Amino acid sequence: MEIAPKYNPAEVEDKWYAWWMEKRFFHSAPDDREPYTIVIPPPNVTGVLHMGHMLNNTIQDILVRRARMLGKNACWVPGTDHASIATEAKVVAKLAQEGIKKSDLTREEFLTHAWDWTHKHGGIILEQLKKLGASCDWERTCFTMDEKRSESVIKVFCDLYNKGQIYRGVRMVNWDPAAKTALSDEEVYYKEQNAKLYYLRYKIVGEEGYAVVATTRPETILGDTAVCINPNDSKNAHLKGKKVIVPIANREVPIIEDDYVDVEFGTGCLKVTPAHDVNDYMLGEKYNLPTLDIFNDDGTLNQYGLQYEGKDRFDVREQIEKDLLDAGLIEKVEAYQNKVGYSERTNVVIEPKLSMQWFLKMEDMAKPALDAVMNDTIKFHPAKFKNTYRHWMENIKDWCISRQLWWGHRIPAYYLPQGGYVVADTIEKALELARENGNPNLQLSDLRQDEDCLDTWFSSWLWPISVFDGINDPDNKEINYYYPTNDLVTAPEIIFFWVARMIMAGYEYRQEACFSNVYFTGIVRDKLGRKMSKSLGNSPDPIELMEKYGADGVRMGMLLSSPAGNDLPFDESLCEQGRNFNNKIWNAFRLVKGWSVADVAQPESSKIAIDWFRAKLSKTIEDINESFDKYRISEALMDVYKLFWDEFSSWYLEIIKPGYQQPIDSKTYEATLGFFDALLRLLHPFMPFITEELWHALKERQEDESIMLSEMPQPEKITGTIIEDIEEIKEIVANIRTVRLQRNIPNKETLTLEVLGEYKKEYASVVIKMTNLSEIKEVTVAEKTGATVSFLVKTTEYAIPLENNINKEEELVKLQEELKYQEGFLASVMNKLSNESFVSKAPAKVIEIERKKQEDAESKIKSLKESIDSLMPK
RNA sequence: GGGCGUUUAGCUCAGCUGGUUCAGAGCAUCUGCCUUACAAGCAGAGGGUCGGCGGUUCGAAUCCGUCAACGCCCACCA
Repeated sequence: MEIAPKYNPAEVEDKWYAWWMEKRFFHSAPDDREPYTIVIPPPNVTGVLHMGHMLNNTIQDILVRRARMLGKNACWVPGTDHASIATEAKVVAKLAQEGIKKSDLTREEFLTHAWDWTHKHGGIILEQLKKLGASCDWERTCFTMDEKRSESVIKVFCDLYNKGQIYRGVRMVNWDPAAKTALSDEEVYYKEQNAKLYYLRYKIVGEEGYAVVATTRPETILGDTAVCINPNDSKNAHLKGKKVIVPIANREVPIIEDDYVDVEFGTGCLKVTPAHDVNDYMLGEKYNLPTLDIFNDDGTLNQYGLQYEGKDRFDVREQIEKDLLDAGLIEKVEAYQNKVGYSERTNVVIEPKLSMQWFLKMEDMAKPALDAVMNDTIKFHPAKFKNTYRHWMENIKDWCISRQLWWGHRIPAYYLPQGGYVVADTIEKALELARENGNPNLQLSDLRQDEDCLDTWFSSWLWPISVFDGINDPDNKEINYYYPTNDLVTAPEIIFFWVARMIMAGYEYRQEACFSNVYFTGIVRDKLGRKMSKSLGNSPDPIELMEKYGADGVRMGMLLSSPAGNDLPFDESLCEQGRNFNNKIWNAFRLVKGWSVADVAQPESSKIAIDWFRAKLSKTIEDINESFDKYRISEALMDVYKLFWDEFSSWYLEIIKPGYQQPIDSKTYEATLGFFDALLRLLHPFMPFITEELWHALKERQEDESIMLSEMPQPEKITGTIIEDIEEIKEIVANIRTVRLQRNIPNKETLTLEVLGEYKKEYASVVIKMTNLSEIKEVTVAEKTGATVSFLVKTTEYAIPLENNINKEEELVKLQEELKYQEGFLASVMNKLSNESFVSKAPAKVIEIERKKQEDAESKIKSLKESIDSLMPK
């Protein structure tokens, strides 16, 4: 059989994925097995695959594939998120390119465009996930705005409203005057600015003099409804109980007192504009101040702007500065640096604006959700995120769930012509409700549905339940079987938005945790430590990467340096390492499959190698299992990587490898195939494609047999000390190789090894094979050949006679250096042992160890001295 | 400004409840090799006062204090 010397992923990946799909191996249905469930963090429906998805979904796939091989009924539910803000922004931008303004469209027209867009671009990302090898149950693909999910959202809204958990309230939002919409906090970025701080004079009513306030926004004085001082501020004490006159507006406003005011800032006198500043709004609430909104939606001034009505806020700022100056009402103007919020979408300055919003009470829901994480019912990996979580949950504020958008679940609240509203999941039910509540003559057309839609997270928080239709049909077979899910893999950035809220929903609607473990991935960064982003253009295209290195190679690259929760400085060279590993596996396979098998005697060294590798394999499986238990997935990969590359390829295969064109004995061959099979199965969750390919090439398989359905190898009980013994043998081999390298002795030339002292002669055949020795001689000091290079392993001295190739002086110097080191080491051990307090206070075990060190050092020193003597000129 | 976290080899990181798994791994580097599975490779080697200082202890990378640098989250001071 001719096998290419390099692995070509392109040839095998699509083939196997198609085969897995065809055989429906990813599909799960409830049965008697233990379920293992993961719901995908739904990517934005119109998104494209980026490196963060790669990392996240690689990890999920590893967990799912492993669970499947451990005999569980593994179910990974895929889907997408309607991502109201992001998608709506994209649709608006696309329409703008076509010369269509959103404001010219009706809601229905706009939604038609949005659905078109969704159907065109939606699902691209899911197709991309298939390239990665994601073993999702595609028959279960969900969308947060599909019928069942939408129904669930509306049902939950009504339920919570009826429970009194949802209410309407006024809230200060980030208003984008260019887009004429509210923005979430996440869509606002802050920029340092060189601004001015204006000191303005407010005439005190009924007496001479002024109260001087400092402000960066003089145009907002038109909305002032109070001036506030700190009650403990002696320098402003004379203002207590007075009134002042707002310049230009010529309105009287009270002086109020609150310790919110910083005595040290400016004059210690704060103008209060409840409609245009968050903190002022709080003061307004507290002291029952009127609110005067002076702006139109586009950032120009309204009728409260008096003579400035219709002008832009920034023009007014300049004009008002002049006018105040003319009126002698500016005390001074200072240069001032502050941070100003800008819209991420339109890059205009955000205007804080009051508006009516819907809120969900958080207090009752937060309690069980906090406890679940604190008592490890839900475990966070890494656990450090428990702190962050607790801090947020303990200071949680009510959740503003309304958004001024069209793309999303429209709020099922219906306003009545005479004021008031009713909440119901359909307009018909709303009408019924309204009629019952004293409006018997209302018609459908009288009801006006709320224009806003719900925050995207208000649908995603139900995801682990809604994908199994557990909201609409809470006792169905699927939800009862698959819920609670097992693991969630997500980014720490959305711990509040999503994770915390899913936990709350889980307790609210299923009375139990929605998952047992949360694995937080890091942020994928570039080599310079910058977050990967489209705007920086520093994110490689995952599809291109997979074409270049193979999906298995990229999967491995993603994992290589990403312990849970740590950021991942991504570098293409990691994928290269992954690809190289694929190639290594490929070539090991080439070697093994290239052997001809014959009925020849099994060499002693092969017998040893098999015993040893069996033990080593078991030991490593234990390590891997332990790593997985702790969700240290990259560590598990590193374990299996080293097992394959170092232990299996460099040691095991080298020991059993027959001479050139020699056949291998069947016993060894069979054992080797068995090991290879086990290694492939261990590797499968990490590299699904190459392992399936080689697993089939390794031997005849049944028609429907797949490595993804095979059993994960489990450790056997290890007895004896063969692992440690072979470590010692490896050290001897390495030493001999070093001697060859340093003395330029070709491998073909055989050497003799002399041993002084104890050595494990049962493994001699391995040493001979690996270093091409002609013999190993046990000798006494007297018998030792004069001209040798020697080295120590443990307490035993090994010597290689090299008549001509020896420099006695050099050898002497080397030995003397070693002797010096050993004597120093012994001295430090003795020092410890002669310390009264150490001997009396340290545990017996520790003292025992020190004694052993002493013994070993003494023995080494003795043998070193003998060697030195033998080299000394007589 | 409030809270949390990090600092160990050139890079990315392991090192649990203080003591042989204690100074480790992978990559990178250096040296020698196209040795018939693999140069996308083989063999070997070098490299760290465990951020600084102080303390507790027989014993500290590990515990405590303090300083420094960096990072994250939250709030956004007129």
